[in-house]
Formats: sequence, C-alpha cells, structure tokens
Amino acid sequence: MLNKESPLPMYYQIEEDLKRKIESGIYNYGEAIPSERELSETYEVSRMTVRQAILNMVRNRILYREKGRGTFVAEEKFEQPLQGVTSFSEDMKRRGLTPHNELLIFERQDPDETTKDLLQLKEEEVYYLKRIRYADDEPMAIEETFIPVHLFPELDADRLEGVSFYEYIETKTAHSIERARQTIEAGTAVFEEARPLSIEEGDAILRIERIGYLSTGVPFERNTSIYRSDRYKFISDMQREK
Amino acid sequence: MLNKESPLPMYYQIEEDLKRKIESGIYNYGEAIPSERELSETYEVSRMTVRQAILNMVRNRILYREKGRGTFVAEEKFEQPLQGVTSFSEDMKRRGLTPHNELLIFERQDPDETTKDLLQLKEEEVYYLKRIRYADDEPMAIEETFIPVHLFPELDADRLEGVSFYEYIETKTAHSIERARQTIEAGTAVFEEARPLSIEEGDAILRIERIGYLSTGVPFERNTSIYRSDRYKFISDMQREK
DNA sequence: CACTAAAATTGGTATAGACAACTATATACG
DNA sequence: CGTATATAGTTGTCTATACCAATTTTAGTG
Repeated sequence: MLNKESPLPMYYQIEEDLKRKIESGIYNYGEAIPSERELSETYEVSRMTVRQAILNMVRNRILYREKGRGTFVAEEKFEQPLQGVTSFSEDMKRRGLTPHNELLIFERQDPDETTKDLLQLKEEEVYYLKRIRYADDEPMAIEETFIPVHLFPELDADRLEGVSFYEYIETKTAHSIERARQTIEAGTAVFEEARPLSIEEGDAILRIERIGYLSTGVPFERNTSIYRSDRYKFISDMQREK
Repeated sequence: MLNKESPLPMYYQIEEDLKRKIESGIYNYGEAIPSERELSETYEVSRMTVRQAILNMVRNRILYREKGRGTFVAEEKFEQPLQGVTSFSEDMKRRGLTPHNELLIFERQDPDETTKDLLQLKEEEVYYLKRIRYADDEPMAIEETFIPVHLFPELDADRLEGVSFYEYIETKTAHSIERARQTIEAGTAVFEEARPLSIEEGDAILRIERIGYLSTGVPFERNTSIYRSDRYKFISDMQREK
C-alpha cells in the first residue's frame, strides 16, 4: 500500500491514497471515512501520522470532521475551489476558453511613482508589457503589466509567448507565487479602450488592479486590466475569517 | 507564563503569547523567533505542542519557516489579511465608514426558480429583504437578500436593525458562516437604480451576486447588490493554489 | 416502551523521544 | 588564501502512548 522507503513522506502518500479512494467512489460524499485509529492500523503508521494527512485534507476542504462523530468527505462541489490567484491564461482555460495574446508593447523603462510605490522599488527598472487578451479569438481585456527587471533578468518577449507568465515563474525560476491583492471597480469605456475590445464607447467595463506577491513577500508584478463586462464576470471564492 | 489548568489548550496560549511578543516588539518583523526546542523549554511543554502553535501561526501568515534556518516573523502588512467573507456592515467598518440601512421591503415569499436553484431549495419559503445601504450617510448600494426561513425561523426586521446579519448568525444562532462565492460584473445604472443611489442614469455600477454557505455546506443566503462605482472598490486578497 | 446510565467510539490535546534533511559556521587541509 | 569537511543547530517526519471531551451506541431499569 504505502512505500516506507519513498522520499515522499508517509502522510503525503496517505493523502494521495485517500483522495484516490474518494474519487473512485470507495468513500462517498457526505459519508464517513474510517476513524483515525482504524486508518493507522490499515496503513501501519501511527495515529499522529494519519492525523497529519487528515488535517491537511481538512484544510483543503476535502474532508471535514466532527468531534465524537467522525471524519466525512466534503461535498463534491467544494472539491476544487475556484479561489486562488490565477493569470489570465489560467482563468480562461478554467472557463473552458482558449486564450491568446496580442503583444503591443514590451520594453524596459523607469517606473512611474505609482508603480514604484506599489512594487516597493527605488530606482530599479521594470519591464512594461501592454497586451490585448483574447479568449476564443474574441478580445476580452486590455492588460498592462509592470515587472521588476531584477527579479527576472532573463525575461524576454519570446518567453511570454506560449506559456502563462505565472506558469513560467513557477516552473522556470526559483521564485514561487504566494498571493495577490486586487481592487475591482466598474467604469465605462472611453474610445481608446472601446476600440480594441470591440465594444462601444460608454459600455460597462471592469477595471482590475492587481499586485502579485512572491512567497518571500516581495511584490513581483503590478497588473492593470480592463475587461469588457458583457463577456466577463469576475468570480471569487472567499472564506470566512475566524 | 502558561496556565496548565486552563480549559484553553496550551498551543493556543502559546500562540497568544507569541503574538503579544511580536506586537510589543520583543520579536521583530523579519527576524527569527527562538527555535522549537528553545520554546519548548521556556514554555515547559513538549516540542510537538510548540510546533502546533507555530504551524497555526504559519497558516495565518504571522510567521514563516525555512527548513534548517529557523522560524521568522512575517512582514507587518500581512498580519491582518483583508481577505474573508464580510457583510456590508463589516466591510464598511473596516474601511473606517459608518454603515446604516434603509429597509424598503421585508417579507416572506415563495422563491423564484433562480433563487430556489442557488439556495438548493424545494418548496421552502424565503425571507426577502430589499435595503439601501449607506456609508457615512451616503447611499452606497442597493441590496436584495434571500434567506431560507427554515434556517432562521425567528428572524424579523428588528433583529436586522442594529446588528450585521453575519454577526447575528454567529453570535445568536448555532450556525456558523464558512464561505461565499461571488460573481462581480460591471454595468450601467438604469433609472430605478440610479435614483436611490444618487447617481446618473448610465453611470458605472458594480453588480455583485453572492451565495453564502454555512460550515455545514448549506447555502444560507443569496445576496444581489448594486454598488455605485464612483465611491466603492471591491477589494480581494487571494492566495495562490498549490 | 421510555428513560437513564454506562460503555464504546471518535476526534482533540499533549508527551518524550528518534532520525532525516537542510543550513550556517567553524575547522583543518592543500 | 581558498576549499573541502566536519559539526552544531534548525525544521521536517514519525513513533508509541496517554488522557480528555464530545457523541453515539448499548445495556439496564423502571
């Protein structure tokens, strides 16, 4: 069942096995899984190890527990929470659409005061990207991105062509994305915005301003987007704070 | 230091003590706190107990850890993440504004198909509330709320007057709020919307549709809000999924 | 049959110790 | 002086056990 020699920790292997059993219907939604003590016997590990696996899954909403009653499989619809920071490409794919970009500008520049402030920069240069974002060949958003050069010195236009920038960071660099803060407001399109989005002047648009942070806490991008609102809804899943 | 007789678990008392020491500057932002072994000696508990306290604080972004290096105090600005599901009242207070309501409609009714679907109802009645939401005596939003009667049978208009509905649920009932899903889109105000918000027809507005869920997974409210966008920005903090 | 008390089961907290994986520092060697 | 190498310190994983608190189940009693 489990591989004691594997470099993967036991609790992780247990998590994977429980997930598999949930997906294959061995444990059903809303029903209880075996108790900690039972699982520790079947997996031949200590109860605390089983516990670590279960508590991780509770944090990920795959399970929930009730003292004195047991541990239960959470409802299916919460299995893959749609919360989370995503790039445009990831967002569109999740919605079943095919994203692509039209790169209008890619250059290095000295950031303006707002950008310096938001990205906590002093004199460092930033990449400036301006792109039109398409989903299924329809224009969806105009996006401007500012990225500190010193964080990704090897970045160039080619690298941003095929793959999502977020994916690039997480697979090709040592950095990892942790969180983002967004402000969202409504507005009406002016002519220069309406034209590339194929909408009319005065039509409703969403303005989204995002600051992305690495796991070190360092801000790595400022992203200002204008979405046409006839084709795009912002979806957000939030948890209640305790 | 710690009270072994207290009904509060040791790990919780340790968390509180560490938070206090961070706030009072005994441990500074970015610097390491004592190691698990040191803490387990000073608090006179086992290392695993210290560990439970620390891991909780890591989840809450108060601390972060690096294997082989130590445990560090996270940057100040992430101490109180603004993420989380909030009611209008809570949201406004957090922004330093004073909220109040004008209750236009409060009645029981048979829900329409959309509401029945979103709240997973069959034939149950719902409360229907229509309110104008004010912040510092300026109209901010028009809000319609649908709440299943059977979840809160004792609800009436008085109970929603002074206190936030979310606060009411968490303090006066056995239910607890867990999460919410929101969709946000931009639009332009029609006459009936513009009038109570003191804006002009055609001005930009944010339409927010929210479904709130209890910790049991049961949806407890459908909330449809129209915010004027000249005075309101939606703020959202999100974490990257792993 | 209905109610109550006891027992069993479950998750929650806590202990004491062991080894592994990783990091930084001091030390010895070329 | 620079470079390996040991070593001490850190977090990460895991064991085996114990008792507590909440809930459910069972047995007993009237």
